Amino acid sequence: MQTGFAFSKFADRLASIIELSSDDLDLLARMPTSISHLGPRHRLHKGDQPSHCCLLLQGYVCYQDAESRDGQITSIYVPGDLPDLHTVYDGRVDHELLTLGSAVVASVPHRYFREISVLSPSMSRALLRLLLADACCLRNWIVNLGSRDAMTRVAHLFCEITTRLRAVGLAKDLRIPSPFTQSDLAAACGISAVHANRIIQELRRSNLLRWQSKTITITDWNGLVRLAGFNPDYLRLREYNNIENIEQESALATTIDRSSIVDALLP
Amino acid sequence: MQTGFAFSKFADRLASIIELSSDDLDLLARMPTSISHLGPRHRLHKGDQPSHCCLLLQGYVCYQDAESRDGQITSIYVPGDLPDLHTVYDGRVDHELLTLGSAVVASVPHRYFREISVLSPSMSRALLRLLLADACCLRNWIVNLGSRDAMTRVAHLFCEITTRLRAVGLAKDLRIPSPFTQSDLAAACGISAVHANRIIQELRRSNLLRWQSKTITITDWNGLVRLAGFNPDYLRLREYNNIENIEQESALATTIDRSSIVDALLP
DNA sequence: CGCCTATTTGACCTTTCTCAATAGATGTGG
DNA sequence: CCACATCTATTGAGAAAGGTCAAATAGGCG
Repeated sequence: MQTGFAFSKFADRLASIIELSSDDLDLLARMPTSISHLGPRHRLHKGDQPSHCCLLLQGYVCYQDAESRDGQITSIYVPGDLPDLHTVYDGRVDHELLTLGSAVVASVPHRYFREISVLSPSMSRALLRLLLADACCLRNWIVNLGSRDAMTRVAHLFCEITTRLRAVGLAKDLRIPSPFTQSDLAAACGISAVHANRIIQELRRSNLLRWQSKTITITDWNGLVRLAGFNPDYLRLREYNNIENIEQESALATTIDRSSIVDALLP
Repeated sequence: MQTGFAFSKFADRLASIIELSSDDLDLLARMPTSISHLGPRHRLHKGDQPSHCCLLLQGYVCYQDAESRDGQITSIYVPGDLPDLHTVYDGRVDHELLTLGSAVVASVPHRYFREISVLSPSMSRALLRLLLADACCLRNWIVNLGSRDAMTRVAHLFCEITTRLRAVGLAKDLRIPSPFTQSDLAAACGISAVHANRIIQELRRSNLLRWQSKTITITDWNGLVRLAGFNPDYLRLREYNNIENIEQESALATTIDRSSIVDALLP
């Protein structure tokens, strides 16, 4: 599992939901890939029957519904994700897959996934699990849009992205790259861009996070989790051990906040 | 494909998304089932590792998130659907599956689905398609909640349910059984029950539908489709031929309304 | 008939949207 | 390196959609 190879991030992702054997890793290492560096808002799947999947290596991509008002974003993917795995089994695509900020993706032929499914029952299961985990995220996002207010929606999205990044070894210090515009955020959360702006300001004022120079720094993880009512079970990760107790490694104002909370709880 | 057998509605559903061979039908006919008649708000999956799937034969079931405020409903299923097929591959369940109104379901052992997947590649593909179609619905529901207002959300839900019922041979006359309470509708659409009530009144006033004695009668299908911006592609149905031109078979006030619209368009 | 639940209504309040203007950033060609 | 064009973020004010609470009404059912 060396870094630097396309399959490696994917292996991390698979390993985050199921156990991989060394045979599985061997299969993954033989993945044929063609790497592209893409600019912001680059549209993958130029409208036709796809014959390849997009494996995200760096950055973010999202599905966006072009039809809807303000282009609702239905899901956001992080490195290691294979957003369009479903196209291997169902050629139809009704939403646009596009980059948020610049991204690095590997193009992997459908054929490869068909072959490893035949060669290895455990890989076949793993791919299915990937599809199912995706569906769980969608279901959870419905809950988010349907039952939370703007503030908690945004907080929940940040919790989700952070957790998913950490599951593939990124954002260890609770700093996540954020090439998102506030309009992107708004499109994901089903709110207006102006309102998104105001929400972010409030999250900042509450000392939950910072967002500057294309980086979001979560300065109070526990606070954010509590605000969002975030429970990562739906991500289907094998281990995330105590989401509430992720070390707040960065030495920020938060430390003070948290100790004062603890103080408040003492007799 | 006689009616009266549990597998029959399921065969209809599968046939609505892929072509079935007679071998496939034979396999389906051997489905081991145990039928139950359930009352309203009956909770399936009593909390444990499920070993059986729930095949819906009559009525409606839904997934509802118990955690969220007002219990967000994330999907609604119609006869022929197999809402928890995913539990065959991933034991975890984080939402409650419950009946909306009374329903008839068949319990089918997971084992059966594993066996037919091994015996028939085409059945294996069919089940996968079912899972993927479900995901498409979820994605579309995100668009609905995220980008439409209350009125169009409700209209869209009615369009979806009607279309899915018609795909398995029901609601031919645009009358759909509606054991839903207005609170159920509200929970599905992410709005308050009071607002749901007002929306329904407005749909009635607009002569788009009637809702009385547990039956919804769509009196202006084209109007409803237009209002909702409903495009059934995401349902992945093989044939629904001209959604805009479904015959308005019932002789209702609508006919007058529509002709008056046409009149209004004449010079 | 009476109870229980679901629907309906009204009044008032909160959240969020829209529009419009300003300020800041980023990037490009000269 | 500057001036301009463009995109993004921020702010304010007023409007609309939807929420909440509470009471009244209507159905369904034992």
